[in-house]
Amino acid sequence: MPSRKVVIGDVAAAAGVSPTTVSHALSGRRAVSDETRRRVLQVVDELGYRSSIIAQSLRNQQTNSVAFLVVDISNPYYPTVAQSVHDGLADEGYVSLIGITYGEPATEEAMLQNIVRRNVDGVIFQPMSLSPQDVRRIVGTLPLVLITDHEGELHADQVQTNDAQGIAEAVRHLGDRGFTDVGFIGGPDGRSPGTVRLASFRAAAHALGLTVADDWIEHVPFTRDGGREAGLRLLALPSRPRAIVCANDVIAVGLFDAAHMLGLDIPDDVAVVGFDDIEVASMLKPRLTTVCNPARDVGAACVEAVLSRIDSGPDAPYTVSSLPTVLVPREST
Amino acid sequence: MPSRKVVIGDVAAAAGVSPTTVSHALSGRRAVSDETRRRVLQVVDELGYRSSIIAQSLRNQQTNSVAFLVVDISNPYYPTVAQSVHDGLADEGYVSLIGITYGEPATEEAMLQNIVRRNVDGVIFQPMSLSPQDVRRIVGTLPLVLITDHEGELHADQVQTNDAQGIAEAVRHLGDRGFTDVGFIGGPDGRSPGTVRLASFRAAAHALGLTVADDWIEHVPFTRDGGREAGLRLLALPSRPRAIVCANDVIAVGLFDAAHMLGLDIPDDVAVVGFDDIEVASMLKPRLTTVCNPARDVGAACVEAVLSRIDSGPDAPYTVSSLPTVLVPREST
DNA sequence: GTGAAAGCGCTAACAG
DNA sequence: CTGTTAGCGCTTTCAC
Repeated sequence: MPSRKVVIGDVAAAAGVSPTTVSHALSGRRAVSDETRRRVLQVVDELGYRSSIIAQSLRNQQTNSVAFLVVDISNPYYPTVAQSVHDGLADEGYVSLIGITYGEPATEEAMLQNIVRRNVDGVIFQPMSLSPQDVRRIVGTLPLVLITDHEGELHADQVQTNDAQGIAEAVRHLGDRGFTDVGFIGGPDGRSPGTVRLASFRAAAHALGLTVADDWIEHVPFTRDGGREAGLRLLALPSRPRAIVCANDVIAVGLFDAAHMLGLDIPDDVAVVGFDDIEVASMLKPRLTTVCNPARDVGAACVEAVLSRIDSGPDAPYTVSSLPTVLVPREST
Repeated sequence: MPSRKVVIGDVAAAAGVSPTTVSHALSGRRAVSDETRRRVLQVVDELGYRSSIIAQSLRNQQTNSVAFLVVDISNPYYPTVAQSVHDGLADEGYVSLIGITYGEPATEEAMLQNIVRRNVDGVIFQPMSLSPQDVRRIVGTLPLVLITDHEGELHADQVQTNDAQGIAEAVRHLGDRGFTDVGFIGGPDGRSPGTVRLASFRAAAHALGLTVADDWIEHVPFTRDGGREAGLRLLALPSRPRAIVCANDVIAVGLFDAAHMLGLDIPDDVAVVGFDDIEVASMLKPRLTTVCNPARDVGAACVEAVLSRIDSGPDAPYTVSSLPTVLVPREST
């Protein structure tokens, strides 16, 4: 049982060289004679020496870690993004610090402060309550990638999806299939990304001359429960929409629940369109027509953005990468 | 635009005190006069000073971080565990380092080495390829919680679920409903947790005198594709089982796909039981009868185990917490 | 109640 | 090709 943790000095002593030489034998940043390297490596192995990344971080001012702060991972969309981020970072030798904010302003701020104090090399953050300015103020010049559809002056590199495009396609698809009365179940009022999706929906419906009664628009949390409750209200209306677009797939699942409870058939009594194309979409019966939100690509874009920002430094102009969304027609319409 | 990162010395200089006093004014570990504290706090605020957790970690030999290493998060079971772990750790002021190993021995080893070098305060690890001894050898005396049903000598605190219990209940349930011919779609051969679940299935079926033909047992990956392929083979058999137990819900989804492709009705042509009770289970049509695997409780148990190990030190006896699983009967049987 | 000095473990000048 | 020295930013003795 080795008593104390073995440090670089122990290796140096045992190999009869200086700590500097041990360091260089391991990092290769300075030439070391073959004989010396061999001896050092052997001692390292015998003693089971593992260099302290903490000490290296303090010295080098970089931690090889990136924080990934996300609103929620109970929605299956996010684990996919997280996985893609994790894998992309791991490939480049970075470790992922993950934080779930639940969209709480206090939590968002506290987690950002904490990860700044941890000297992470970069941050990938999906803001819900904090504005881009707020976030930038907190993280200073740290490489920062925001997952948001925020418009206006840029305060960070941004990754977003072109939701309007997919929604427009979905509405057109409904029109093509002869649905003229359409409703929408959106996220919490005034919050991204629900707002953009609702606005796109209204615009597309208007352009096609479809009917959207005022009480055919619902605002609920992005949850199955939310979808069910909104669905029960919408489907009980004396004059109800014949097709409903949901701001995400999880809401659509709730709407399926509601239709089932009311004995209504999908798509004969009411057609349903989702958003995200999470795995579940193709498990439902009927399979859910939905707009594919490319989770893996979003993750990859975030990684690319944060890594190139780490490379380029804080002065390069901010970039925004906007990923396409596309309709996946299935049997719920 | 503040040029350089502000450090404790800057605060000390501006407040006209020593770094020692600043440190104590902030940590409260030593008495500081009210007047001094007030001045220090004000300067901290003006300068936007944030102490470096990296430097503190090096000095204090603790990082307030815990690593969570898991096989895969594309199976929806794991995000739930991860969330529970994250929340539990965050409550106690710990940050989560998450790693996805994909069950690769090399990745498992590399990630463990890396997080040891990062001086995490504890590790929660779901081993797939490495044995508990191997893991213990790698992490030394670090607090370690293993998510595994491994039997035999303990090398770490362990969290496991009583899968046998739930499976037995499921088989009994099938017997009660009059199914006498039963099959099983399990995970990869010889790997946990598939092995335990299969063994429990065999034992329970045998005890009840149910028929289990040799070719009614399939070994596939824990994926939807795996379930579909096994399902297609099983359901095409000249003499096929009337009920099939799946080693997890994702496999069951694949089996649903297969039944659908073959025009077979669930449960009239074939009954299906899953394992885990992930959210999707109740979204399928018919809703899936399954064994509830308490993901949140597993996460909470891991957090509790790792925290109390951090408290108690390496010499306290290892604990194992075994969580119950229970059948959730729905319409697929 | 406060400060000076040492040191956590490592790497990069600088010097030979 | 190798070693000595200093210092990353912090906390904690030890001393007053």
